[in-house]
Amino acid sequence: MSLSPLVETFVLHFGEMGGRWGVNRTVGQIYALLFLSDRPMNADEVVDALGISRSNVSMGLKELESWRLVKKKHLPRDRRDYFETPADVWDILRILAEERRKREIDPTLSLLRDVLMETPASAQDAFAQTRMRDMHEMIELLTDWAEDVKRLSDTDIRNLLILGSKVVKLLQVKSALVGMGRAETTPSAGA
Amino acid sequence: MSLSPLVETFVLHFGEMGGRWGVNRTVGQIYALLFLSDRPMNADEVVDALGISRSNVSMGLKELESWRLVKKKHLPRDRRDYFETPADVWDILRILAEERRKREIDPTLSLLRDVLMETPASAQDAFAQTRMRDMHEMIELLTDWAEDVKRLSDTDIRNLLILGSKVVKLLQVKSALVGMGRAETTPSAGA
DNA sequence: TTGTTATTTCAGTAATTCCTGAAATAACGG
DNA sequence: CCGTTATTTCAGGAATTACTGAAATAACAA
Repeated sequence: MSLSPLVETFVLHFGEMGGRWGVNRTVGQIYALLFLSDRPMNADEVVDALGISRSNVSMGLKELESWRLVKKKHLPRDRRDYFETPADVWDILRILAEERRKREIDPTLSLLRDVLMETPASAQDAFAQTRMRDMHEMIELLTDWAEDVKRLSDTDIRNLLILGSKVVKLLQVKSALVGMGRAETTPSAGA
Repeated sequence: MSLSPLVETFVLHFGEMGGRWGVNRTVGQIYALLFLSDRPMNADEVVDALGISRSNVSMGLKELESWRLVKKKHLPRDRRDYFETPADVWDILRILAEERRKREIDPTLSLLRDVLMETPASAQDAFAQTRMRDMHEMIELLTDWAEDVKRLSDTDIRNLLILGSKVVKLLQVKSALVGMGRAETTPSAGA
């Protein structure tokens, strides 16, 4: 691995963290490397930089493409594939949120919906269903919210975050909300 | 596994998902089982319900305790340990957010801070640092926001979510914000 | 075509993670 | 104390996941 110490530190860290984030070490490293690079890289350059096999790089890049965290790019007069990460960190966040939702949340939501349709066969089952109903309601609120926020511009998302829980105070000044749709209709119960 | 079909479906699903969420199958199953149970369970009951070894249950429960997703509870005239999950799904969300932050985010934030202190040794390094700076800024905004929101009541969090991106419209009606601190001072740049 | 370069696939192995049974420890009650 | 019950630890094996090199495929240029 012939990387500057600065880049190497970050790459190794992402490798370690990869495990906790649901990808393997090399996938984490490849992503980190491309993220820090000021130009697209081809597979052989990744091999050189990380000291892993060509085939492993191929598989890693494929996985990162399936996450949409890495995109192919072609350079003129060079028929090799080059790879780069989205430039805007807020885009990366949007992509990550979408993909994780698709893989980790949606299947659960769908299962919850199915199971909540069934008639409980016992008091135990009835209780289990109330728990699942709570979970389902919460997840739906969260994913709908995320869907909503995803459409905002970078600047608007930042403002939303900076405002943070202060919004609640606004909420309580109900007058300010008159005529603003959903929020005004049910400021307490919801769903 | 002698569970009602309803519970079994959910338990098996959580087992499968466990992998994607960073815990192993049995840990996912144990959690799901306790989550759906209308009373605390002891380790042997979990063994019976899931058909896994006593030692595995012991380790699984320990891991879930370390995540604060499961708590010991003692029943009168019974010296065995019983286990239960927090009752309120919003509490569960808070706990999950905190723990994931501690394990997955904070180490990265800390590394980013360190690396951003260093003097870049090349143009490459300088570029890498701008990328890391972007990432650092975004993560900090997100975690500060989460910290802020965590303190809200269930109802307030729900309202916040239901309001969603509509807050942005409020933001743009600057007059409504006069005298509300940070949000009013820098409605665009931030950090 | 044919040769060359780029990429992917995949079977086998290496590495890691998971799970178990057995033994050790702990926490009582008598 | 001693016996009993509850829980944890841990070495070894089972199962899974990651990685590699070699072979297959693809994508060109001549």
